[in-house]
Amino acid sequence: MPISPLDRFVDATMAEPVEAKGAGAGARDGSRASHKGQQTKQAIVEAALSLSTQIGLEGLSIGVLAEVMRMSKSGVFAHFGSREELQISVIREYFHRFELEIFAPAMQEPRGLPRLKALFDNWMKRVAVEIQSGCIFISGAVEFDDRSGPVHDALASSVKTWLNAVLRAVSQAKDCGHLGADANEDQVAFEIHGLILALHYEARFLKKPGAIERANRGFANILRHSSAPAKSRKPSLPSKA
Amino acid sequence: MPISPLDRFVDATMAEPVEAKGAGAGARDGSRASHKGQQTKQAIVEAALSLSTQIGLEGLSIGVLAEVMRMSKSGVFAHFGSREELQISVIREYFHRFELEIFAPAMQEPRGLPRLKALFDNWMKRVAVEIQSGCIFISGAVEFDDRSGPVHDALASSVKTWLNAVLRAVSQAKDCGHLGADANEDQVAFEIHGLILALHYEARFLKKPGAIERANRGFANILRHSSAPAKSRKPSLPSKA
DNA sequence: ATCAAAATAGCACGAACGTTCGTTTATTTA
DNA sequence: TAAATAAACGAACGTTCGTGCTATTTTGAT
Repeated sequence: MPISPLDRFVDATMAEPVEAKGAGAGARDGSRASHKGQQTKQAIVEAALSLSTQIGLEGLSIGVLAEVMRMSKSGVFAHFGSREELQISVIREYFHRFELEIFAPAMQEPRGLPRLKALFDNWMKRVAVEIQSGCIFISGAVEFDDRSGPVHDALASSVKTWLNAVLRAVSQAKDCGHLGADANEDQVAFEIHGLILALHYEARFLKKPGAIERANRGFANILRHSSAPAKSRKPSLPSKA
Repeated sequence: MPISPLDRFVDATMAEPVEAKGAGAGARDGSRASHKGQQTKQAIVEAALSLSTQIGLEGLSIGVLAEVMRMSKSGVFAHFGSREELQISVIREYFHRFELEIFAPAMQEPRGLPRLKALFDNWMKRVAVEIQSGCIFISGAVEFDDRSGPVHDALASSVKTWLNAVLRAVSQAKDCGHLGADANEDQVAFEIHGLILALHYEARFLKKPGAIERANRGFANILRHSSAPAKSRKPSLPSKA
């Protein structure tokens, strides 16, 4: 089980790797040993992810998944050995996309505020799409918050890795002097997370307009009032609007 | 269908009352016509609410509910006529408790900042409990965010009423001069909502310690930097904290 | 005590669920 | 091309689900 760049970024101090006890997703690309099964499995996982974001990991059923894939139930089932292993595969795929679409591009930016902003912007772009499609890090948290087992663990592990990456980006911004020395990293990360959750809630469930703007403005608010050390010197931040 | 104090507070401008087409929960107390059926029905709803907060409205099944109540499935079923009507009854009960435990006590406080603070404090107290038990306004939002029907409508209606009450409390605080004249009510309400959601997420799902303190601190942050911009357009950063 | 009405129980149904099994069809290897 | 292996199928199992019927019990008023 290779460690992803995102895992490495959060320093592995907190990493509790979820061992893949199942038949394990081997090489993601079918570069070697293209036994065709691998590529149908990948196609199944993608379809399952698409279904899961809409109706949740618990709502995902092998029957309708087989229907979508135009395969038999048993044919789909055989690739995973259990429903739980299917769900875990979906979680891993989702995490992988998070890494590709949000984390990786942000790492191109210089550490500190630019990287933190890029991280948030990319996240927002993703959530803007998920207003229609859904997010399994949010729906899954609700579905598995009082259930234990390997699916819960895989989900919690992925989420923790991601949130720790955000936390680390905040810490670096503080170390770079882009945030005030008295800024509380955990607090900043918490409030950012809250903005994303409120956006998802108000836009997706309540269909209330303007939520994206409010989330962006909230992020600006957080940066503004945690970048100014009260007494000593005010960085003449542009106080636009 | 009597209008609740909470409904009245948000001014009914936005109110889209959900009509009770079913056999309708009549008098909540068995003061009149205590046909015993009413009180078992109430007991069933309470048990259903307890189950729903833990496993969600969708996870709620008549079978296990009957088991908990030591009744037959059909006996339980007969009180509601359908599963959806049962779910709606649960939502109404939950809303009612929200009103009693959070809204009503806060209305005792003078309007403006004291009332807003009381509203948030009571809300926090409730969420602190729900870290263990769960919250159907949050889990339900995930379960019904892309589904339509009477259950979705009842849930959305209840949530909107509550969030509008928060919004109105913010507006009143602004009108009283307790918040800056340039404060954006929607923005403040949005950020408050985010704090609650992040608290629920990090405490209930991730079991991360310190979330309650972060939510409280976040609320203080919001109040602080939207309270006294006073005269000039550029905030002079009161730094009184 | 009586009796109608209300409340609950009992039973069965059709559908969907995850899973197992034996078989058949495709694909890879020798 | 023949043998070996992988992949997909189809049918069935045992549960659980919500819901519709029909009895039976319990209740509240006379």
